[in-house]
Amino acid sequence: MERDAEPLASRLGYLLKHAQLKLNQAGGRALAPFGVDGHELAVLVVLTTGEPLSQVEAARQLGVDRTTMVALVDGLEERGLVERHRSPQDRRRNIVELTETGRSCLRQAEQARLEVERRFLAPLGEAEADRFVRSLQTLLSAPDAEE
Amino acid sequence: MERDAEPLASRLGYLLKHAQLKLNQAGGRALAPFGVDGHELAVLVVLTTGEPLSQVEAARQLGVDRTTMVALVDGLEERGLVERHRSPQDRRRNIVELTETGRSCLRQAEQARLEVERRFLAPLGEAEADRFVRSLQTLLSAPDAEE
DNA sequence: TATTGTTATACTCTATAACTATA
DNA sequence: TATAGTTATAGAGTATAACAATA
Repeated sequence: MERDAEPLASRLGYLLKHAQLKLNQAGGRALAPFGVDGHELAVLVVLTTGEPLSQVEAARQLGVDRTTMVALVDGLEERGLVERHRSPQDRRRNIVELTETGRSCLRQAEQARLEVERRFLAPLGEAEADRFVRSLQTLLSAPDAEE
Repeated sequence: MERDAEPLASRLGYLLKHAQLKLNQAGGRALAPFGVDGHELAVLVVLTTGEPLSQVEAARQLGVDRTTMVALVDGLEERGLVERHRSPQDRRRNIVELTETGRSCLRQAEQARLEVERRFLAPLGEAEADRFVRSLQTLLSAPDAEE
């Protein structure tokens, strides 16, 4: 699917969409050997930072619905990367924890992701790449414009 | 759907995805009065820059499939924004052209889009916003990394 | 044979509604 | 009553395959 697209190169929506597409394609190729995609890798990350999390808590951190989290955890559990444990304190909650396989996968896949990002940003040079990432963080932390 | 997401703020994929989401939401609100969304507006734009285009040509410029373009043009035609004309030179091709209504819609919606982008980038300040957009263009024009 | 537009179909991603169990 | 997990379902959005008309 070729693109040609001169009149679109100045449109922010187009630029963001295709930047994301390009990064996702590179990320997909790089993560494939580890059997996870970027979304699943993000799940593993939030599960290992801080307190053990239930499915709803992990879902909230990732900004997805809890029903979406069910399918995500299903997939990760089938591949032996995570395990569900009923919380003894509140038997409604499923605490999701990484297995040793999951931790090993996380370490390797995270390294691959870092390398993909580094290569993706390489055309900017180091200083400009830093500035670019900080700009994205600034844009996301700004409150939504109303009116 | 709340987000919490400290450990994700350093991930480029997360940042790009949510920047795009945020811009799309603002864009959706701003374009709603004109009865088009960002994708349809992009179609109108490519149809009015340069030569009159057939459906495949417009599709190629936007990076979508020609079957996707059928549905897009269907919607725009139903609302009286574009018209299909069989090309006399090559009767397989549908030349798609804007109606007067379509041109008026395009003018107004493009102004709204510019305003949305300006407001979205405002937290960066003018110089940094320019740099940010140029960085995106640089990233997209770079060849895909292989290996 | 190849291309354009079209339709039917399928696939991915995600959300909503309703159910069960627990609190 | 409210919450966590689950299931079934539905809705975007987009692609693939097959077909008719045309080149």
